[in-house]
Amino acid sequence: MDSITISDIAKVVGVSKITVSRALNGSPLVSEKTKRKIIEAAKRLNYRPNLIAKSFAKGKTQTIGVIITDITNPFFAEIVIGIENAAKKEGYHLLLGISGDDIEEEKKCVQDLLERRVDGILIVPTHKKYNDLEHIYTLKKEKVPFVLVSRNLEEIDSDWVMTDLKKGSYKLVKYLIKLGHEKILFIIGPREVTHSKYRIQGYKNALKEANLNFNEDLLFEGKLSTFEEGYKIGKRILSCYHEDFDAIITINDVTALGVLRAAIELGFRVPEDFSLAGYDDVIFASIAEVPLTTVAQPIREIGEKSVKILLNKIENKSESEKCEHIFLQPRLVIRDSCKSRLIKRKRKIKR
Amino acid sequence: MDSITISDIAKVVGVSKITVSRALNGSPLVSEKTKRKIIEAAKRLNYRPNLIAKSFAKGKTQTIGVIITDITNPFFAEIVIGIENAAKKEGYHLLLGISGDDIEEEKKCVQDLLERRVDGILIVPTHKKYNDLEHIYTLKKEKVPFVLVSRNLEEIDSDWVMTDLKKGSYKLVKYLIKLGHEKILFIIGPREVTHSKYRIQGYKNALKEANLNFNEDLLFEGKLSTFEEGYKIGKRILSCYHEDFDAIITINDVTALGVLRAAIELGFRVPEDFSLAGYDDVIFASIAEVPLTTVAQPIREIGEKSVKILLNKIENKSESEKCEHIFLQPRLVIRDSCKSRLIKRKRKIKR
DNA sequence: GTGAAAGCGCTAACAA
DNA sequence: TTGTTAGCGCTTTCAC
Repeated sequence: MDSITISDIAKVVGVSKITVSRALNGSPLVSEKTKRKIIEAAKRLNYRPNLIAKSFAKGKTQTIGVIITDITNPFFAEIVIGIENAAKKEGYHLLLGISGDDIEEEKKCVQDLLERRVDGILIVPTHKKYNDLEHIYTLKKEKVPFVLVSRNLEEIDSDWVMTDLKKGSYKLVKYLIKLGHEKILFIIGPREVTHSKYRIQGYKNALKEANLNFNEDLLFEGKLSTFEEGYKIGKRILSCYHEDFDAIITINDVTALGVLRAAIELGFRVPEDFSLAGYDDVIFASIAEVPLTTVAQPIREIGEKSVKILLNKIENKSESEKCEHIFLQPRLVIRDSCKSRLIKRKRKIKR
Repeated sequence: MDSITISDIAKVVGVSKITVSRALNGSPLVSEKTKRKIIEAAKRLNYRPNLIAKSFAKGKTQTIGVIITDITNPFFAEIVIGIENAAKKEGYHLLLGISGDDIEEEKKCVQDLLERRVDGILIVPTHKKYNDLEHIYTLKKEKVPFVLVSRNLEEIDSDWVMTDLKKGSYKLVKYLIKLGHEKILFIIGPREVTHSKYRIQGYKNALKEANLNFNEDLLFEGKLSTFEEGYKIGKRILSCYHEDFDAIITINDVTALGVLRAAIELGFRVPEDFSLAGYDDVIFASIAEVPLTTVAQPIREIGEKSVKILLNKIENKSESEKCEHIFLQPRLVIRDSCKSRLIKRKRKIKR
């Protein structure tokens, strides 16, 4: 029942604990001969190192905490894979926290990860209207290495890695305008959040460039960015909203897919009745009932870069305080969900 | 830099460490007054318990390890959510391992989780042709509590929670037969694996019941069960395979979605050219280019049940050795990807 | 190249 | 109700 420790090995081989420790950790301070004997004995006794004890003794866990909003979104699932791969390569484990895009949950996650003494934290911040950022301030103050992933924060200078959302939205909207759209409805997240702001900026920039007016009423704030939320908002817009619009773009693909589902259920045809576009280029975007035009993010790269920066901070704490801000490049992916409106037709609301 | 410990609090309040420990853990052995003082001091000093130290001292981590095959598959993402929720309710954390359906990776995950001293393990076993099961034997031998999730193993008696796959496949195939299909191609996983075997049994049972012959050639073994694998196999089948068939069913939805993509790219129409069905009822199945007929699994329930059984084993180790085998019920979900062949038509291969 | 002693932060067991 | 002592399994420091 009780498991084998280095003491047991030490006894068997006839050396001290520390020699066993050194041998098992590949220290050069042990003769080849004793090292061989120790390793052999460890194998024979079925020794299994106790990482808890090790972490405790060293004050380091070789673990990075990762807080994402929603593992059910393939975008974040991919992010996790990217992070995991990059971390594993450097000998780090992951501890995963899921905030559900809820700031209180996020705080709990941070608290939890700190209690579990992770060496650093990667976090997709959920920063809502009535939020506070005390947990992030805590991280800064206590010099816990952390990097924001795929979103950033205005209030706090910190390292982050994300795609250039402004540019992504700009490209997409520009494309839609080229197709002849003028009234582009935008389902975003909370207005106060940078990842909404950037998108809105890109959206506005594209409008302005085309001498089109920006209409506040075309902006819809979703609380979450899930399929279900997209579905709900889609239903609402398509059945109750009576302003005219000829395209809907969304904060991400799963939301767009939710809108698509709502549209289909209500008997709308995409892109005939209106164009629809997402963001992320999640795998299921391509096989949707109407393959989705979207903006691709370099997902793996986001994960890898974040890990690189984080580990750099973890491993040379002394270094410069300067924060890294990485914008990766988005790419417009054109599929079937947007259609030219150059031959103007009036959208027909049925029901 | 150095963090606050219970010793610091003890000093400040003027009590012993153990009293602090007791107060912070809500022990009734501390007077309300000192408890209040201690808690107040802890807050003031910004005390953050060190869970590593605690785990080390107690020999218990309050953590369960979860090994799944692929977090990118929404089915497993949901499983994880279900497990996480159930575990959290009981005060347990998760440590996630991803095997990629590779037996060597799975072994590494187990080894890793054991080294990190999880209190128990939930595992979606990947048991391939040339596999060995020594890591599972190890768990049994060392009496590490573990439960198999959504799959089981013939070779080893252990606890498991899964849906009745035989029944699921049976229902689906029966439905297809009712639609007039006779040549149903089946993309499964490795033949030796129980979760393939069960499905094949269900498939055969339905055929037999309808006095239809079972044709070995209609069975295709996929190495993985991913979208990409489905796409690859789909391409191969649809472009090179010249036996006749009128339906394709698959081991899960993402594979089916991969086949669907291949079909569309090659210019086939589903369900006009052939019927297609998946398994799992993943959210994206419903919004696929052709909404997928599939078999729903009670995903959350699988997660919850698994956790319940595992925690039961963790918390009363002494109890009976008898293993629990839970079959949950599948449900046929009919959508658009399957079509009646009662008016017989010949499949047309274009290319 | 090897080892002895001490300590990481906490809790269990026993004592008062 | 509170405290003392010892120890969890490992590494660090310093000495040999």
